[in-house]
Amino acid sequence: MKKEARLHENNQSQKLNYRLHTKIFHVQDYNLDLTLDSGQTFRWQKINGGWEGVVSKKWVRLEHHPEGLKAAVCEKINNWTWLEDYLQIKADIKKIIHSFPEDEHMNQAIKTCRGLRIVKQEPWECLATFLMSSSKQIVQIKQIIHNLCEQFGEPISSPNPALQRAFPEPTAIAAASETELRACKMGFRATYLKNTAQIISDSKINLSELTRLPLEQARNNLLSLPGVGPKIANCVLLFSLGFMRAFPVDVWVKKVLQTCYNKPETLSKIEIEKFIDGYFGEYAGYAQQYLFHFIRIKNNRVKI
DNA sequence: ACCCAGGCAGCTT
DNA sequence: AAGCTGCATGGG
Repeated sequence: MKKEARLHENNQSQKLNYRLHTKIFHVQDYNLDLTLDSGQTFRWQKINGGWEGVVSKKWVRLEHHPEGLKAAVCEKINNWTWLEDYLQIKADIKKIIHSFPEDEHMNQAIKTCRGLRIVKQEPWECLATFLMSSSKQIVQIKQIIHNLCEQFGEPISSPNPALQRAFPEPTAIAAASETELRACKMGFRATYLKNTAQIISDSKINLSELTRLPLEQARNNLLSLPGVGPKIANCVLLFSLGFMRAFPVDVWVKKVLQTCYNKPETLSKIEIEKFIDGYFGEYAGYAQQYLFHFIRIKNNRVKI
């Protein structure tokens, strides 16, 4: 398309008065603040008491509602499964929390984080995002992801000027030069992102198909990607592929394991894994997210 | 000025 | 199997 026509189109869309289409999801124990700002996703923005983000290439606004959640998008939707699935509306949160071990730290985390859910992200976005996360603070990850979307994402219709683009496709990232990627402030992570994007766009690994594999096999597939180690692999397994036992251990969770569960640094990785698997149960990764967010609140890294 | 951040890879011990 | 280091960049 000619550049001018495109510019014209963008200017038009900025001025358009979007007609919103809404949907009520009937759900209890769902806290948007805790869920969308707990370090599992990095694009949601709190605006006028609601949260705005992009799911399945669609701008979405979420608000609390007496009966649950109210969602608004700016195109007509007949089937809302994509969003219901993303938000994990049908997840049985009572059952999940009931599966957590009973100890004082877990109990405090449950009390503090009531309504915190793990959403089901799109696998490529989740993988690319956590490739950016290594040795970065959450505010910075958000900034990098924003830059990346602005640079390489396809335009979408959206009333939010800061959410005008979808998350970039693997092909778009693979086609970018390392210099262009570094311009998004991702530093040395650029090579990892580019090379992983190449592998994904070559269909050498199909991320959605990993869902059907046993946990260990799915994890090994992820570990074969450049820049993906145990922590990032577990994040992708937990936050996008539905493996609720996957237990990401970052510096914060390490702190929890040491100070709350008396697991000294000297303990071998295998011993730690054995403890985690035996202690936290079927939804270990979910429990991890509660502990992660809880300790960060306690350390004043997150306001409540 | 200094240390650290939702780590990983490659090398050394 | 564990320990050390470089890697970019920005917050506190």
